[in-house]
Amino acid sequence: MTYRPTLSDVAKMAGVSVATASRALSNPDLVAESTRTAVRDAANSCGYQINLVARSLRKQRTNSILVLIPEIDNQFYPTIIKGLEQRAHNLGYSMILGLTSNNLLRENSYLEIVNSRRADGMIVLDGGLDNLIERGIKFNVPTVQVLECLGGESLPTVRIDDRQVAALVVEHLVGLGHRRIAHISGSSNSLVATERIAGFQHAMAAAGCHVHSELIVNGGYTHDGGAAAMLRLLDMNEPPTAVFCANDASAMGAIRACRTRGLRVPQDVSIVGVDDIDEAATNDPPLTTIHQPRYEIGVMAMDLLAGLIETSNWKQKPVLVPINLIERGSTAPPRH
Amino acid sequence: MTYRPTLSDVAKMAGVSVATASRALSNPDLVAESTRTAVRDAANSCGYQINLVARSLRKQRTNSILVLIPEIDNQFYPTIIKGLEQRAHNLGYSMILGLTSNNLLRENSYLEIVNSRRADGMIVLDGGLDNLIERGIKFNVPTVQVLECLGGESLPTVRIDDRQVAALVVEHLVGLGHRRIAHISGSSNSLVATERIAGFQHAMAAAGCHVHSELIVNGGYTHDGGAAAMLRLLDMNEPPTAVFCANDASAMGAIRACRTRGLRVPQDVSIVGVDDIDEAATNDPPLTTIHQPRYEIGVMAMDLLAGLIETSNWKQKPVLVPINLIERGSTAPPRH
DNA sequence: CTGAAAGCGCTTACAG
DNA sequence: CTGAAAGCGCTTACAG
Repeated sequence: MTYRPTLSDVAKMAGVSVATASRALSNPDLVAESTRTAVRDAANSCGYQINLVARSLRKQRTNSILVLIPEIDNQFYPTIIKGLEQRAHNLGYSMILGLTSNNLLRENSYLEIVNSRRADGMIVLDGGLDNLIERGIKFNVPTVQVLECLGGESLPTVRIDDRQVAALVVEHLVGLGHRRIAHISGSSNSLVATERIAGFQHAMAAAGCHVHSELIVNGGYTHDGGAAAMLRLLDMNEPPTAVFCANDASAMGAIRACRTRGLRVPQDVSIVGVDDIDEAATNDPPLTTIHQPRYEIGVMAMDLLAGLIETSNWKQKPVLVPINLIERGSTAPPRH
Repeated sequence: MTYRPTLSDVAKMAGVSVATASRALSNPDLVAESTRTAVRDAANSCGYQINLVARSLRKQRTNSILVLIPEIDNQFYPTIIKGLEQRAHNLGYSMILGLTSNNLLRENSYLEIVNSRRADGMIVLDGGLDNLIERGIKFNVPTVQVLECLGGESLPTVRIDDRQVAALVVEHLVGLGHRRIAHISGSSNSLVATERIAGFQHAMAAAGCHVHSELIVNGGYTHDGGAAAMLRLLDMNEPPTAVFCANDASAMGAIRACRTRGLRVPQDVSIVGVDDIDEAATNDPPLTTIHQPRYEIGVMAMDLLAGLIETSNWKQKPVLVPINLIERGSTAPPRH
């Protein structure tokens, strides 16, 4: 470990005070050109690197932000993280990434980090964190919630309109001629899931289609859950001709289940997903789905948080990210 | 923004000095039981939270580490990140995540972070960073390189034996009866790719199989690159009966290419990948591949770095993570 | 344009 | 077991 020169060393070398050395390096306009170059030369010659921890203590700013997500080893979150990271980097922030696994202990210990001022704010994608959001408010750390928004309107929010998700899907399927449409929903403790259920019921009613309650089955957002839910739907006396799945993973599971029963997608059953993960396009058949612009969601969330940190106020309305339905090969008109 | 109590406030409330308050909270054994409880009560009653930035400045330790990866929105890195994060969290470190996109500007600006002592060390999964590794050494920041290791033996390393990868694959295919085996390699500027090529040639020679140079084609680690490479192989006068692909993505591309030529996998051509990403198991056909324990790689890298930060020395040998071949449905004996 | 001084909020030898 | 003091390495009013 070699000796690390400090600002005071640089100042001595350049023959100025530390105050002037600081200004020359961090606020060049404030000093004369000659001192500016003298200080810079001194800094370069000794390999000076600012100590950001010291600056942070003095300025009461860490320039880092905490991002809390439930899991990373799936197809959904990484692209959001990419958007978050790239925007953070462009804005001069570092991103501390915390994986919670929806685990209370982890959530709490990450909350302590942010409460201990190691980060200037946080972005929460982990909807399971009622308690966390509550505490986040309590300590007044700038916080943005994304997609799964249990904090409701009380917190700055970036999300999509989950009722519109359902509306777009129903519109597409009804447009193809389907009337008997089922919904494989997400986990019941998820706000997003209940919104999509409500949106589904509303859109079906608006289209004049009746929704038997047994046509809504929980698929838990997973491949296997979707497959199991699909089998239950196929076991009904009058199975649906089309299924709106709450995400792509459960939609792919549903397709697999259809195959095991000898049914073809889309000829015998139409299947729609939500998310538009990469696999949706390469799936066999390619999946008709709702596209969520995940990268942009990350970018917008980071922008919102950065603004919040600077100004500490926000226009009390959620940022709604636009979505659209992508028609691929898993939907078709019903058989006669 | 409400007022945040400091240690000095707590000390006043408890009627002790800040020194004693600090000890009571951070080093309880050093104070009398009565003062310990008095200080703790005071801290609780005013909602004291330590300022970690101040502690960091004093202790010259940030308890955070920088992780540099080239990309995150694929199937490979997220599970490694999960291993890194969970181990870091258990060891009391925060993980700053930097995505470089193999972009020199980004790499350099992240290097500045670590050089500015915002992190105690770094883990580099981005093999493109000759210059970065060089500078990392120069400033003597504890650094661990993972998988794509351009720093060679000069830096602490966690990786797999890429020659063994090739050996396992060749052994499997030769065992099935294949003699004319091709290799769809990775990007030519990747050390991992050249090691796998060398390992392939060596293993083939050891098995008494001749390798025409045109049987080694660059697939760039991508789905499309793998498909294009496969088409070139199939256009040969005497196409291979089996192909060792440098990763799963290019293997899946190769399978797709076979289909477009009306060839079945594994009946007409055997295909082997490397990585064992999630999709490998659900692919059609399920992919025979080399399993890399990505989660464990992350854990081991973080352990190595933490040890390095504590003791600043390491046993000069790379940590080689064990691998194994998983036989699935994309390989079979050659046709007669 | 520049410097002396205070201070960000902790921890840790050093004395007692 | 406890306190006074120094100090980690910066930045920023305040004077001049």
